[in-house]
Amino acid sequence: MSDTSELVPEAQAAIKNAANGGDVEFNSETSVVYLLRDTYREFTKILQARISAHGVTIGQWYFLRVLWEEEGLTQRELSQRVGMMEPTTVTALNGMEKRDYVKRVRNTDDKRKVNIYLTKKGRALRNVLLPHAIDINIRSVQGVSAEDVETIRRVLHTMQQNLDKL
Amino acid sequence: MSDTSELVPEAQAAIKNAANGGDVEFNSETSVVYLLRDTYREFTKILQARISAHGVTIGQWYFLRVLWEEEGLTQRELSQRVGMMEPTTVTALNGMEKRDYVKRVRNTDDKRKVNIYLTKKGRALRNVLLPHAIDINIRSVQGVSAEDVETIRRVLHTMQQNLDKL
DNA sequence: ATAGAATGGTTAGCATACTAATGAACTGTC
DNA sequence: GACAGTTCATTAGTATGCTAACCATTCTAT
Repeated sequence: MSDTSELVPEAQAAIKNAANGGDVEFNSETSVVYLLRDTYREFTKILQARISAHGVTIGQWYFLRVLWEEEGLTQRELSQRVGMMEPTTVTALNGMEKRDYVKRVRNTDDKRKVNIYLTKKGRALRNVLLPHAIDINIRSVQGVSAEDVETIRRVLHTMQQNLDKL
Repeated sequence: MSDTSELVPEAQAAIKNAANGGDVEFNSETSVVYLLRDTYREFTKILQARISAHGVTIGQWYFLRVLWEEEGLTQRELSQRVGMMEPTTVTALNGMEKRDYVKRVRNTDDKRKVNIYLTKKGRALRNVLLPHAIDINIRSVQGVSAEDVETIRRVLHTMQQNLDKL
């Protein structure tokens, strides 16, 4: 999309206003997205600091989260659950395999597929790491009413659906 | 922090419950953070697709946003405004300099400092790119009441303050 | 039965962002 | 005025995540 005529009326108005030598104005404080970004990044940074103390990187974390719920997924299934592209999954699994958190098992029925299982070591990380995620999650919404948390969840969901259309 | 005694009571309870062979439970749907992450990532992906059509990467975008508001900042000031570490700023500026969006001017009063100015080309990107940011921002909250947007902004701000303490 | 399409995983190469270490310039103190 | 510490920018090295291109295997249609 490079055609400005497809933009929302407010964006077109901004362009028109700027036509006579002025500038398009857009106050970043208006943007919810920058708040999302900063909050998410801050959260990640803190989680990363805690789990790295146990030898797990943030990249591996997302995969462990899924595998703790279900083992034996193929790499493609795992990628979809985690929300990452497949090459990202490959590198993450390489690291996790090297650290002995997971093992790859070639599927005998369909030799294209590889099923991923946790090792004892990888499984044991659950009870060590999850409490930290719980801790940070709970602390992050301290002083926020359950109602407001519900609103956030609902609105973010709507935003995702809106963005899906673009 | 690796000492579980510093965790929030709910997290400690989860550990205790799991002590007799069970597992710590934590439903990821409960977590607001995953919603933040997904929404932010989706937004970024769409913005990236649009601005790359004009030769600007998402990494450069954040710096342009700041420079459109104020030129002549040092790299350190720029880093702080954008919220990135200084080496990240260096690589971003290298790319932007190569593409002739900015120029580095060594400060004569203090030769350690480098002041960053936009070129005509970099300045001209403003009225081309900002409308897209406006467009996506507005579309993303379509169907969401102003009140709910206000709630989101307030809650995310509280969350940031909570996380700052950790 | 086999050619062609589809599927699953991997490799290569790039962009982004970080920490740690380095170098260059300035400031303050004795 | 010299040198110790600070400040600003950069380099080196690592981790994350992407797209595009590539194999190997399996399925499908003729």
